[in-house]
Amino acid sequence: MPELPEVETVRRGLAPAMEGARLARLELNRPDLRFPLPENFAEAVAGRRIVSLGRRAKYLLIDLENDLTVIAHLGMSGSFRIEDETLGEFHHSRSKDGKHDHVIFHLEREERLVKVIYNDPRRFGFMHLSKRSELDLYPAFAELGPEPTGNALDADYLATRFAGKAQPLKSTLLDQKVIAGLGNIYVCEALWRSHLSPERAAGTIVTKTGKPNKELLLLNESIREVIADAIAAGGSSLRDHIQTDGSLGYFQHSFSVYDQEGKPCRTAGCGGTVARITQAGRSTFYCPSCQK
DNA sequence: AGCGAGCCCTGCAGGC
DNA sequence: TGCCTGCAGGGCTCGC
Repeated sequence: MPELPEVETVRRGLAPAMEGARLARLELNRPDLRFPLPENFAEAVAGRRIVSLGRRAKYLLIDLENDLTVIAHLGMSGSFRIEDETLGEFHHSRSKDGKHDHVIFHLEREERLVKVIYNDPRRFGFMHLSKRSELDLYPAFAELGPEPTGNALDADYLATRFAGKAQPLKSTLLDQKVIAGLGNIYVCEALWRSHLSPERAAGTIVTKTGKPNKELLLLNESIREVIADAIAAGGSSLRDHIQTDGSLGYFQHSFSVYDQEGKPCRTAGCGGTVARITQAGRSTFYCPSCQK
């Protein structure tokens, strides 16, 4: 599920339930996810009011009163769902018996009790605690690249990062230190929109003077657009994406190239066929006819 | 230093 | 029906 647009969708889905609520109790059903959960996690957060929900790259940030933030990463298979006891069981979770419900936030708002449940079959997700005032010191944030939203990302910056690089565009764009929040799907989609081969060396779209060439200008626009479009669409709709309101994910749009191996390329007039290759151990989907 | 490979873990789809 | 293999949105760590 979770690249930047999906995490942003989760944040927006959880915010109405969580912001302003009191975190009455944290229920931990195991001591670890990918990493051990924070020392005294439940004790540290219990009783605090939730000030706001934020996001950095693919990390969800739960800001609590008195300068404490829960940093949550959903890994590959993490999801949240909301159970509002006053509304009953309106959702149909895939995990019927609560299997893989690892962390449960018990919230109180006015007289209502609400549970926000973190489920993660593969346990590639993790949670850490940080003082809000020291978030920049969190190791993963220290070297994180700019967000591909708003105006934080620009082509001149990318040119400085790409210059002289022999590394393929695909793995360069997956590097969170270059751009924060892109994952396998949106890298494939952005390269397709840019008509750039995922195998092109990053350094080949920078001029001799270290400026972005036309291809890099287009790539920069494509990255920003593909992310903006995905956020607008409410995150992508993969098979097992569970909306935070508890409803099952749905399949409404498919991607242009991701998971489209063997299908006709959608570029107007191209006539090519989407191919799949492996780069750095992960699948890349692209059209060899129009991505050069 | 800058890469890619291996690995963490469970579930699911497809082939036989 | 079942067993096997391969693959999955990420990212840390370790080699070359």
